[in-house]
Amino acid sequence: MVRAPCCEKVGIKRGRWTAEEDELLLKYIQANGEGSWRSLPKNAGLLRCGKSCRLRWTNYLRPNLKRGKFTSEEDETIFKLQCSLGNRWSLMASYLPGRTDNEIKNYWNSHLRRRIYTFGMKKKPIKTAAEMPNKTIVADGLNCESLKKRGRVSRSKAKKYNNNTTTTTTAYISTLKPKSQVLEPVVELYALKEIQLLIQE
DNA sequence: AAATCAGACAACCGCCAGACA
DNA sequence: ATGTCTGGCGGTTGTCTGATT
Repeated sequence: MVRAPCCEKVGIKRGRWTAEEDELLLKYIQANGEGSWRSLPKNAGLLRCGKSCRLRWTNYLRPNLKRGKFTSEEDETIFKLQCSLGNRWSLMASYLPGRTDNEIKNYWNSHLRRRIYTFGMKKKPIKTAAEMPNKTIVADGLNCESLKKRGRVSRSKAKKYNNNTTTTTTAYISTLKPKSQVLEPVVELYALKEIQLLIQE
């Protein structure tokens, strides 16, 4: 079965949203409410795909969204949720009021995963420069010189590493000071939800 | 000063599941 | 029971900005 595309690709504007487009979308939803994303662009006078409108609304225009830097408590919550839930961003977002799944996902990929990654690197036995013929320090099969350069984890290496971060994430969390017990009830609540779903099935 | 590169984040894509006709 | 539509999700890519060489 061939799926129909969510919208016609021709004549559809892509890329960054302008303030005018935001205003059109905002006004339309305020007047008509959410939903019917497929027909919304036409009705709102937008040359956008319905999916694009929904994403823009849920991630940036929706009221009560918390913008700005993540707090250390949010960091800790994300670490722990990632450890227990994996990459279930939307579920994680439900535990972080005002944050969207996209925001959490981006934050994890660009900030937190890197922190764990460098933590993991520190835990590995590192050969000294003298032991290496080309004076390149190697740990975990990766070339540290590239990291030392500006501390970046390349997308491909990070992706490779991300496949096996749970153990390192757990180890990293254990180093965090127990400044809050915020997550225990959260994890318990999640476990309870899972059990309830199993019972319903 | 220009070129290059990494960081940050916005947006898109494909897939899936549920609702509905 | 089956096909189609729609919304939602996670992975990935695009793009802008600032730092570094």
